[in-house]
Amino acid sequence: MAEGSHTSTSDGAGAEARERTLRVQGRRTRRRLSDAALRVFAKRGYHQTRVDDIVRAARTSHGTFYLYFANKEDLLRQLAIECAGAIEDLATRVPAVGPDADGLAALQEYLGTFLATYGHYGVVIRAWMEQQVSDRDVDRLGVQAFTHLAEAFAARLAESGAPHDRPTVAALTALLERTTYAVTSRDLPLDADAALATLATVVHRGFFVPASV
Amino acid sequence: MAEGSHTSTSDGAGAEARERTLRVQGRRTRRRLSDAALRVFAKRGYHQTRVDDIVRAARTSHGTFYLYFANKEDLLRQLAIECAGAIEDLATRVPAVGPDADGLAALQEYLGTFLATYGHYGVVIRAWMEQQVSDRDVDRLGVQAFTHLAEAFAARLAESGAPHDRPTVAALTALLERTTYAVTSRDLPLDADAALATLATVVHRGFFVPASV
Amino acid sequence: MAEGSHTSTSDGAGAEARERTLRVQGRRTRRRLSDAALRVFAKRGYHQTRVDDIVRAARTSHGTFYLYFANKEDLLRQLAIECAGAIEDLATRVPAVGPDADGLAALQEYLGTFLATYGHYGVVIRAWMEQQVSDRDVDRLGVQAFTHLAEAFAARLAESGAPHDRPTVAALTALLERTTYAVTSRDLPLDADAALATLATVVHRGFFVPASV
Amino acid sequence: MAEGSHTSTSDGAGAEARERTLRVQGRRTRRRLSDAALRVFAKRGYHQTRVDDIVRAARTSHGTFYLYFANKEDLLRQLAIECAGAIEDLATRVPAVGPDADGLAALQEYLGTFLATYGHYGVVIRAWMEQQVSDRDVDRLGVQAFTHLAEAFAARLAESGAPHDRPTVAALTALLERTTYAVTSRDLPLDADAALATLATVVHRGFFVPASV
DNA sequence: CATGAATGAGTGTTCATTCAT
DNA sequence: AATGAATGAACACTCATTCAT
Repeated sequence: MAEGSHTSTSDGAGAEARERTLRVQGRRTRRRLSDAALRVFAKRGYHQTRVDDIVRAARTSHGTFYLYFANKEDLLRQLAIECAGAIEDLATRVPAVGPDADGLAALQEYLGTFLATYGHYGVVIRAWMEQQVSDRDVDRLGVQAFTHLAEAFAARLAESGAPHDRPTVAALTALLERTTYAVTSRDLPLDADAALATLATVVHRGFFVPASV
Repeated sequence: MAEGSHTSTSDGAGAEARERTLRVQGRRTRRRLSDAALRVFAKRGYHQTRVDDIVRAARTSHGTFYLYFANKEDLLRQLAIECAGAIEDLATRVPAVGPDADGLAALQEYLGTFLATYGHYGVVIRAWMEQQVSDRDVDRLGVQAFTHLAEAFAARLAESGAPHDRPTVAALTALLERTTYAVTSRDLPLDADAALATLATVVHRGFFVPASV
Repeated sequence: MAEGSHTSTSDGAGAEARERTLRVQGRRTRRRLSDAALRVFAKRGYHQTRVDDIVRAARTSHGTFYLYFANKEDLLRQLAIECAGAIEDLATRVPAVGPDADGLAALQEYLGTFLATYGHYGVVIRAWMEQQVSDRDVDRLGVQAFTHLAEAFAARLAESGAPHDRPTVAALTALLERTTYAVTSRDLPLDADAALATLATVVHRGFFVPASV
Repeated sequence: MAEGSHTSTSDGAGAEARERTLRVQGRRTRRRLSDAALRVFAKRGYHQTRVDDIVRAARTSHGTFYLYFANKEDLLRQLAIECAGAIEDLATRVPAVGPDADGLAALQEYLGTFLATYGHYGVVIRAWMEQQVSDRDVDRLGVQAFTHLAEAFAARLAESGAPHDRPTVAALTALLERTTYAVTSRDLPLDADAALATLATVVHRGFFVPASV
């Protein structure tokens, strides 16, 4: 608060902002802000982003921002919750991947969604990894989501008769994450489609249908 | 935040601060500052770190800081140069990795150094990836170093008769990076030694001596 | 902090600002700020006063203010401590008041200091009464000081053979407080000297030498 | 704080809001707002109180508030007018206070109403003293009311054959005010009834029936 | 009459950087 | 070479007030 406070712990005004039940217009405005934030975060990075940047991108005012979010961190928290949902969704959709061309196609399509989602929520995910989201509960949500995703991969790998031990799955997810990062965060959009095709092939051959030596 | 104010790009006072030839005491003070910075960066992250934090950790004063560095970014730049050297060093040391226990041991020892180095310079590397180091030349140094490292891995993989195409090397380095990150940046010190042993085994089996299906 | 906090609870930076040991220049600057604050508070009232007002009155900068005080409330707290000291001082100086002209003179002189002190710290005292000073310990200091003052009055009244029960003392201090308030806070400086003389006479006759009916 | 922005002095929309003739529901809503304001003011103090606090306490909306009051200050002004009326009322009811038990009883009953009224309008009265009510006319109302009250006391003291010079009356009213303040504003509800009895006794003995020495 | 979303000027606070000693 | 006091631009956040519904 101006008058000697500007408090920003995760409660207080935060709760107030979160708990108010919104009508149509309110929900629309909040969406506009979230979306704008995601865009600006992606461009400038979370820490470099000013509330003013978000507000301008959303074509609204400072005051309006604080009508929906207690502060920048609260916004990140809300985005994180959204993101967790998206990841959980990804986890339920990992397709069965056969050793043939159909398997590759299925994989490629899935990885398309995967890349898109990861690209969309990239900053949030990184913020999570860098522990910027200080809310314990939300943190747990993230851990859960990523665990489920790993489990889903493991299950599909098992179905394919491929190695699916922890380290292998770790290597797979590491690869996916790093690729997404390379494709999305760098300005160099090194032909996302080509990258996708390559990635799909690599994962197909390297993880689902390991070539006999 | 004041982060953007008083910006002074790599020229001006920066040059002055860097080019001054230092005596023994001067060099010692600068080292103290660099070391402190690395420690604090690791704990808080680059952006969250205040010059004040560094100065306090180094038990010196604000004024002194600006005697050795043109500004916070200049410090990061100097650390990046150091880091590039360390990575280049790592690149020259990738050992030959045989399929037997000796190979595993050699690999494990190397990965130990690798983890240590990556752990030490973790923040700098991430800052690099997030394009915080705006100096073109220094950026190039980084790209070079990482390229050399990848080439060294590729060469050793080739020697072992293992797959060493770009994607495989990409997967390998992705795995190494992610593991280091997990081991060092998270507070969970999940027994670095055990992690090291596991990692070595995984890499040995998964990349250097792929099991025949 | 700018970066998403603006925390202002009574600890944290507050402690930092308070505990730093100051040199001559530092102490001088802090004094300049305290004095300026007291002046501006008196003119505008605590809540209406902006940090900017204080800073301008002290001919220094915003940043400097926060070098010495964690925030506006911390400043009030420090002034409160000072004020408590002044009141304690007043308590030790309540003179013996004889029934004659000398007694009146002694009383008048004392009330002069009393009015001056109360005038000086008026805002702080009122802030105390309105519970703006949220620090428990400092609050206690105030209660103590005022208690001591009341006890000192009671003792002198007793010496004079005048009634000195709690309510009488309460009436006496109430009268003093209200008068000070009237004399100092209102812009109407209804001739402070005359007011002082009247007050002294009233208190002398009404409390120390009650006329026989 | 935004406290000074959008100021609109007693004219303009203010007049509009005040002059509109209200129906039953309108009057009820306005009362709800006034009452809520008084309650919240008492708890937080005038300056700390946000329009939002009042509105929430009155279970209505921001928009509605500005339907009845031009702004926060206008609300205070309306309360002040109400309060002036109450004080005038108190002035007409100061009872004759005889030297016996009946006198004491009459006094005590009156002081009960007095305390209640002062407790109810405490914040308004203090706001008056601190010159927060900037409307000249309303200010005059206050001065008048308090003058009448003092005159009424003086008259009753005269009737009782007790001293009733200005300073004595000043001491009496000071005592009453301070006591009210102590009883009402402090959280310490030191048994209002007991306090009342004590106060009545003190005033009776000390002002109406001064003990012969 | 009533509502709650929107606004933005105003204010508190931070922190990179400079400078006198 | 070192210090720590000073600076002020940049930001986060608030809240009185307006307005479309």
